[in-house]
Amino acid sequence: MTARPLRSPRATIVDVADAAQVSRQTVSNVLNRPDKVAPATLERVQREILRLGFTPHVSAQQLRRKRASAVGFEVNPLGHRRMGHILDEFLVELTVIAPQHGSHLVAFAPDPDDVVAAYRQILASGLVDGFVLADTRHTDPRPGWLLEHEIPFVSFGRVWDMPDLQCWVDVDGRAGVRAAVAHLVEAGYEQVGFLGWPTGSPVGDDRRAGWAEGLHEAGMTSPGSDEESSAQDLDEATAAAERLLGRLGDGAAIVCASDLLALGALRAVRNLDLEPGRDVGVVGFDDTEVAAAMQLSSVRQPVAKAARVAWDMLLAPASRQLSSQLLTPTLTVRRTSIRTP
Amino acid sequence: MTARPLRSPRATIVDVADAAQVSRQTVSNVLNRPDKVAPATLERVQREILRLGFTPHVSAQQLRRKRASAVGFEVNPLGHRRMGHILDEFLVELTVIAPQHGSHLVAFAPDPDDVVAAYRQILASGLVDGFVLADTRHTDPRPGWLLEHEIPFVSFGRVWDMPDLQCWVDVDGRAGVRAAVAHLVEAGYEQVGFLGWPTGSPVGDDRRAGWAEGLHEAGMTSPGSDEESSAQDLDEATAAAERLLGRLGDGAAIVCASDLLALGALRAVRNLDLEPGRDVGVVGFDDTEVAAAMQLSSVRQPVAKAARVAWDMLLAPASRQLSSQLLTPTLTVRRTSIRTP
DNA sequence: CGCTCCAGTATGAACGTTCAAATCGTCACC
DNA sequence: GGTGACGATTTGAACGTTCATACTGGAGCG
Repeated sequence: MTARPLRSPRATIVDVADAAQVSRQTVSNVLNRPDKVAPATLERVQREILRLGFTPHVSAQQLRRKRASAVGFEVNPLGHRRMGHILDEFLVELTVIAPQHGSHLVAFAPDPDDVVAAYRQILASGLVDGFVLADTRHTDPRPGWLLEHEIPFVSFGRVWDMPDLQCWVDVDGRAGVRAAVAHLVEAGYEQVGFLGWPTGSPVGDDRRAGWAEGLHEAGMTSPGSDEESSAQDLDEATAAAERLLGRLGDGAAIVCASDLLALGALRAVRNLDLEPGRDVGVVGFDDTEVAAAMQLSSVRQPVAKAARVAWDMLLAPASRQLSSQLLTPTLTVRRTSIRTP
Repeated sequence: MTARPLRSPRATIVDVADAAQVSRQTVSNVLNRPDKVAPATLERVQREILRLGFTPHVSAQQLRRKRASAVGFEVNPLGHRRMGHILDEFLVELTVIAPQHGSHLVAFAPDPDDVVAAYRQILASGLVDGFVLADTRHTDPRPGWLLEHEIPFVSFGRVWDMPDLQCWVDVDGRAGVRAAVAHLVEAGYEQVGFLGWPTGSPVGDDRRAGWAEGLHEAGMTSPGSDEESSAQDLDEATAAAERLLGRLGDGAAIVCASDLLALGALRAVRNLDLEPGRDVGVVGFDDTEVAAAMQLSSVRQPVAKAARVAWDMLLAPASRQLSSQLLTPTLTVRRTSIRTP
């Protein structure tokens, strides 16, 4: 016997109940509290569920349970530019893991003029019962609003405005850069410079701090002239890297706050007729496709892990709330940080 | 008076009805068939809706209407690698437009071993009533299954196995490459070679055909030695481009089937101590962030437009089904295709 | 006047599920 | 042999909405 076509009216819990000669509630129990059902009954009902291809109707469950078992995730066309691929990857990982928690992900795109309104709307409509935030900015209105209304949420990325908030996961960029420095020293480069963004951005300053710490741990001191900064722009980055290279000696390496900056560094290296890796070490940050394409060593954020942690925090009962977590990124080593030719 | 906190029990349609001294159904009509409601009543009810901050409960609507007003969109960790940023952008654009159609987007990630099962599951659960497919491959099981079960869907990307299927939107890569050739000729390059993927992939062959057509339209003939192919790998692409450049004369340009291949071409150009743009024209495909970073001219897919068309096709009644559409991409001109220094 | 017709509004039922409480039989215990 | 207690199962109600239908009062008309 073939499975019933999906066009025909879906099998409901009552159909299963009739077929298995039990009541609705028993079928419901088979699915939700199997321990409460006698083994023989359990087996019989499960067989009918399989035979009829029954799948519970989520809307009905949401309505009755007063809970959507879904979280909202904001996407917006600008996120791409700012965060590169990371957010998309994060969305995918959230989605992959969602079913393990009996949940699913609803994507939504707010009106830029009133971001909070979109959150209120989608929550009030009962489509979701919490949110995963990403790309939190300074003076971001969202965390405050969500807290005020006691709406469950987790942020991917520190909530910089609220230092003691315990509901974020982030990647320890500082540790990542520190590891990059250690790696470069280990690889034999004699100096390690830093190409970052202008001071003022929390993320950028964090990464810069990682570089300083890395130097310190390696027993190196910074002469102060081994650092440059540039906006997230290739030409500017190239120029900054050229200035930096002019001040660094032979056998130096550059750690960069982003892959784009690193790309500028690579250009600068080539402009001096040097070979990345062999002559000058370069490490980027984020391990974007650019990095893969250019054989650029880069610090990789553990996005899948971040997604897992986000779910765990979101589902942790308010009673024993988990504390925020800083995940350690890993270094993907490619040619640009290998000194032997 | 401040808005009632969201924690307190949501306002339901009955609350509004009581407040406005009408019945449930009238409130429902105000929202769904305002023309059927007396002006005075309409105004009064709308005021109460606003005052109470009432938002219909989507699950209840879905349950009663027997329709989810939502579409599923498959994401998976591999899509990134294969399609670059395009799919993520497409997802965002779909999400942005969804509310205009009273819909929303549900993301889901199938088990790679049984992709169709995920589609069946999410449909049977009533979470969605249709799908937007992307990244359709040869011998893709999804379109056949969806058709067989008469499940509404639209594909972003031709369904190559089913030539006369009328439910896809795609980008006319051929036209894009043709335009790139025309642009390069216009810019003064005297020969235009092609760096593509090995024959056999429908997308790649389509782009190659666009190149041939472009040459033809420009009144140029292909000597047969002005074409090379490489897998989607930087080193291989670089080598292929070097071979190609060796055969092309001065003042030549290369059109590439992807930005990665173009990146290889750029490297090859620089390896010959030539300057991209000034000495050799290079155009890529997809206008990825790599292209932007490298100042690489590239063919850009009209992703937002594709998303709009996808929605229109999905919502078109089966009676007057829309025919599949090929959208024309645009060329983003950057330095690598400008001949004057 | 009595009839239909209609716009506007109201009522009962239904969508598919789970919660809360009730029922039923069995078994242990004093 | 009555009394709980407990495990397994069933029953009624409810979640918030919309469909189908019924009602209401006034206008139009012969």
